[in-house]
Amino acid sequence: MNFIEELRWRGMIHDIMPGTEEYLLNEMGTAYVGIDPTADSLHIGHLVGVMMLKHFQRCGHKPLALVGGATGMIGDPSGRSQERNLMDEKVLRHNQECIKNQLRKFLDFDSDSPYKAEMVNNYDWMKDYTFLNFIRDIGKHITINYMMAKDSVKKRIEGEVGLGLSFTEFTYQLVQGYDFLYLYQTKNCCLQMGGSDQWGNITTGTELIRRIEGGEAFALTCPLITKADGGKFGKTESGNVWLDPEKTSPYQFYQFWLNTSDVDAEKYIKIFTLFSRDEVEEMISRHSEAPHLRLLQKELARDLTIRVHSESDFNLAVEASEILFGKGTTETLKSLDEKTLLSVFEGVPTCQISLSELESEIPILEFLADKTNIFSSRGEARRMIKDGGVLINKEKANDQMMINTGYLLNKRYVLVQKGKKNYFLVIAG
RNA sequence: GGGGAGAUACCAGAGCGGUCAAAUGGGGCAGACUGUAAAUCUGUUGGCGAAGCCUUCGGAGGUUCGAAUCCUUCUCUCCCCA
Repeated sequence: MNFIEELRWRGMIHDIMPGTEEYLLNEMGTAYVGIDPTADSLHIGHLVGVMMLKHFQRCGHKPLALVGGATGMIGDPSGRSQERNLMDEKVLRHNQECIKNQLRKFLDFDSDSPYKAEMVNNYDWMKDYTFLNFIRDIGKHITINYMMAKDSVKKRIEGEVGLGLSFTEFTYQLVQGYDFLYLYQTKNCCLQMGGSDQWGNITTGTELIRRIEGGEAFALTCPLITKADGGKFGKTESGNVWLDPEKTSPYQFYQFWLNTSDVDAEKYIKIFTLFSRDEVEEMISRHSEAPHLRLLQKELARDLTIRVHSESDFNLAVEASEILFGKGTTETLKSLDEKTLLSVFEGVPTCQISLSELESEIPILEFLADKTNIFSSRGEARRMIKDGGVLINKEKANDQMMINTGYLLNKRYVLVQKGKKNYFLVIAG
């Protein structure tokens, strides 16, 4: 399989340095993608880089995942209007470990194959590199003029914001460039990939390799993932979509993908799944024949939920979705046994309420606002009830209702729905 | 250092003595339509309530029957000249 061709039809190439394709056609290549360990889990935004590595490996090349322990301490000024807070080493180490475990799900790190993936951490080679040595060995070879010409730097110097950037941030590209040089020297790594915002940083690396080693190295970037409606990709009302099931439950994860728009689904299925070109084209044409079946969204959600979590997590998510969004009625809700009910609502926000209060009835507004904080004020709850946006156990609420033990499912739970997609499980105890 | 402009709800931005809980647009949320899509349309967007009341227009004082609106002062932002 030709890696470049593969990425090309998937719409994953934004910029590519001339010669890259030839390099990969002639030999088993080695490439890396950098990941900043800013949290103890990857989120789906990181998945793009991971998928690039995955395809790379599938095409018979050797992928390196670089965890940016050192660069993470500095903070990349690219696309950032303000300097980032520095992270301390202990937190970074912890984050690196967690990320490493997540990457195992995507890349083969363990086989004996020549193209098994490796994980490296730039902290390992940067931590003992003294400032003096660094500026002498590396800084010597790159001019300030070159560094200042980068967009990320220019924007911060001349931009309307005009905040300037610290020396630390300015140095970032040099540190990242050195990573590339180091991997070139020690692992024969000739290609760095990343998001389109990384182009400038990557080319500093290829430049260093040219000047210091007289070697040739390549760059490949992938377009920024966008949403058709202009919103940021990978965000929900509750923030990032994480791979860590503790942060984003498999159900929420599944729902995120299921909810993508038609336009985006076509794009995403190419980027985030491993379906072949024929399979994807087949799915797209079937989808356009019967769009209401949402085949693309379902395939996308299924594939990712299984790969990131597991088959059984996927099944539970589907089951939960069917109960929540399907023909589910109060009757089906009532018929669920406690175990099923809890597994369906795994990952749905819960709140506690005391059973004794319920025994003496609570006005619904008080129940929704004061007791459970599902709404931040009674007025808001009242308004939404008036709009018909509040459902108790799948039945429309009115603002005179009294909530009592009669509403309890399995003698313990009340299902509150705020709008079509937001569920809350109130637990009496 | 000199001169000028400004600070209004999530954001942008009207209001410039009472009719202002504050126009309008965007965003958010909800409803209808659909396919848990997009587009569109409608409603809603300070708090507590039945009316009504309470707290908001950078901070602190003051004038007035009455202030987002006038005065004083403080803080911060922007622009122009040196």
